[in-house]
Amino acid sequence: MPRIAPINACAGREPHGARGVKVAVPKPKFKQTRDTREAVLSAAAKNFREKGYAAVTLREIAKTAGLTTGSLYYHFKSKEDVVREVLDQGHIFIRLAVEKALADPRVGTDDRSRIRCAIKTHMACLFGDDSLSAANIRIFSQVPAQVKYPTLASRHAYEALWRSLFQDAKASGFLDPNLDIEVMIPLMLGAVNWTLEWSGSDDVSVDAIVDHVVTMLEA
Amino acid sequence: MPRIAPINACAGREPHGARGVKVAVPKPKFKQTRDTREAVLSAAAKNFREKGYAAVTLREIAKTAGLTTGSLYYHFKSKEDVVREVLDQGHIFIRLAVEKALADPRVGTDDRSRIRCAIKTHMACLFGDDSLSAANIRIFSQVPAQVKYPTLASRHAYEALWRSLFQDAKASGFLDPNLDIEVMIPLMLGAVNWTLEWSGSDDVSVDAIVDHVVTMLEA
DNA sequence: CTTATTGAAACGAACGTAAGTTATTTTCTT
DNA sequence: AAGAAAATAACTTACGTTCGTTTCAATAAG
Repeated sequence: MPRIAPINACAGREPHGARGVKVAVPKPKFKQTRDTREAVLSAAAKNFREKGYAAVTLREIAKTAGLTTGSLYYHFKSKEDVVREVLDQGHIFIRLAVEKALADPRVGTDDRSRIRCAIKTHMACLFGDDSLSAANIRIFSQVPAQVKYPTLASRHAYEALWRSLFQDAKASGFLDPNLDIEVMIPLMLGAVNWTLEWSGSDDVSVDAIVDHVVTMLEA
Repeated sequence: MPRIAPINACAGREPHGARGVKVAVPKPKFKQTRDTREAVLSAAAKNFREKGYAAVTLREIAKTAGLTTGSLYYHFKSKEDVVREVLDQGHIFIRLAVEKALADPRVGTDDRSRIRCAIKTHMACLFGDDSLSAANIRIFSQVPAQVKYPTLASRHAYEALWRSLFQDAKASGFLDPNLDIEVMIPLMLGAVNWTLEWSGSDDVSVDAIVDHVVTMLEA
């Protein structure tokens, strides 16, 4: 697993639900239906990212989030309901992160810089403190069909973002004009996403990975 | 999911347990302990490949293989025992396939041809009739630690094979000498392995994928 | 008091697993 | 060569556990 990049890579970003530890100093009860919900989602994402979908029990999620299974059912009506929201939030988060990063004026206007920025931001989401994005990438294919279907729209929007990037890069000659964008994009994203499966080898930094991917893309 | 390549890609290969369909026209009972074992492994691999590890039940495996759960326990002593053998066979199979393909005299001696052959054979295993290799790649990270540990030796042997290929290619200038082989190999294999997660888009052939990967690797 | 939130307990279903039984094949004895 | 004995292969049934889920009483806030 690669070292976690110093977040704020490329264009500044803070993790989605940047809530602190929930040690409860006095007893900040109530009016926290929002916080509890997010704590559950974060706990679920953390577990899903590590173990996959089916292997994670609601008892584990509840325990990680600091409540009991019964309480969890006050906020969500089923396990499917939990994973549905993890999937939604995770993918929307990563797409918005990349869009925002690309919109940052500090990013160069050349295709190499823009693609590098997008890849780096994508990876920063995967290895950031929040597990939502990583969980989405990791468990998408393990999830019941009725859960993954509604999220396809968001995925298509994300693919469109990359398609636009790659089309520009192809026009400018940064990418080999003989190669098919519809093949290159999933291959490239696959290479990046598969880093989630790397084990051991902590000595490869996210930056090094990004560099290698960009160089390999370059014509 | 890419189209299944016309098997026998690169160097000839037949799927591991090439047993026919088990429709049972008369009633071919008994006399098949070896066949049953392999049928169970094949059924397990098929299910694991599609659904992951934890989501597959022994009842499903037994049903796919055409026997009952109790009978399954005559051949294997636990679910872990089943997945252990799927993992073992799957990975050994893919490594031997690539080694054999590279040893074929019809493969060119230049680094481009050899790397292309290795990638194509790897992918042919992933999308071949037998699911053992695909299951291995897909569920490795979902499996209990005590199962995945003993298989690491085989994985290292496979990595060594690729390291050797890439070192030669780097020496001859086919690969960019500035890039780190220890990063490129997992990235490349990740890109290839992730094709298992592709859904829809049947219109991309394995050959096209191999071509794109090779071209991207080329300096 | 009312509403929102939690925790304890328990439900039925499905899980991995095991034991015991039946059916087929092989081996051994004569 | 025939038939009994042993071994093999598969099925039936069910145990104990754990899962997702539900119920409901207890507690805290407005």
